[in-house]
Amino acid sequence: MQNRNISDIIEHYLKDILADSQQIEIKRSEVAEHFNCVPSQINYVIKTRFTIPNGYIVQSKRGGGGYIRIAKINLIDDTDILDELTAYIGSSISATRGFQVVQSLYEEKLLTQKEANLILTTIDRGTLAFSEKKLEDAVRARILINILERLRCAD
Amino acid sequence: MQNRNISDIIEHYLKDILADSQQIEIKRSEVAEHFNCVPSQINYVIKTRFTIPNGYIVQSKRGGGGYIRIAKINLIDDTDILDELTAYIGSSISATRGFQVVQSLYEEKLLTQKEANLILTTIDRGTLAFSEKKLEDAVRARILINILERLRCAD
DNA sequence: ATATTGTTTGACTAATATTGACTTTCATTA
DNA sequence: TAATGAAAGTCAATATTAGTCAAACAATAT
Repeated sequence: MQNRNISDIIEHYLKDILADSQQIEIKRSEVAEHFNCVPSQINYVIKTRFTIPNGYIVQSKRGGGGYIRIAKINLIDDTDILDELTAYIGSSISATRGFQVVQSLYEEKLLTQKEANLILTTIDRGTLAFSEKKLEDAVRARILINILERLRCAD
Repeated sequence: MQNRNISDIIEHYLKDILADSQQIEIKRSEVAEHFNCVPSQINYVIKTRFTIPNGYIVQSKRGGGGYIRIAKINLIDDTDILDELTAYIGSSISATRGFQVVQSLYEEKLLTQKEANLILTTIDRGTLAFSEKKLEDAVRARILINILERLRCAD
């Protein structure tokens, strides 16, 4: 899988560093400079690729000596991540974000690959196939919420 | 066997490449350009010739650096059960009958207990939670049909 | 011949990425 | 304390892809 745009490249750059450490602190302007892009591109990358369902928490500070800190979520037990994800989903969730939720469950080893793929199939746009996006997102949310509930009990 | 039309030609072009590699990534516009056709023709070729029953899975991304990825999958040997169940489900199925379908899959060892339970969760009445039973049964059917299709892929 | 099925085309839609002007926050200095 | 400057944040405009759908057209089957 190649990098095809700046956002992907920056994403991988940051995740490479995070592979070795629990968290990193960056200066937005420096990273932007390094990749020859506008600073707000860094915000875009973070907003789309370092979300809670992706397993990251981001904090930042403005002003002199400002920074952006990206930390991997390291949950003590599975209940926490299930709570986090349940809150994140709410009563409606898009296909893209739903995908991230399932991926997160896979990365946390709460689902095998096959289980993840099967669930992804059930919340796929083509599967649900509603004309109303509102309805589609609501059903997707209900399915995922109930899956999370199911995962709370062993087997 | 001759190539009679552009769709066949594009199909063979892609499958030739796939003979050497497990997956390919294309830019829709480039392939369209190469064969001097409209971009949506590529969608047509993919939709009609690179389906899961045909042994392919397709993913794509829009926007800058977008792509279409086609990957070969290994199909399971015996698809009779899947065919039968697909026919049985049709375009609408009740919760009770849906349960039976999933149970069959478990008994045929196409699903583990946990996988079966997860799927049962997604087609549960409480999960889908529609006021219209018609709609509920239709969505349940779509979910199960797509699950069956997914199960043709051994991974 | 006609009906059915498959193909081609293009206008419209949707998703994702990029950019930059403007805003907000915070530390430091006058 | 007020003013200044140095960060990061927000948001909307624009650009760059791919997807959808239905009408027109072509091929095949009845």
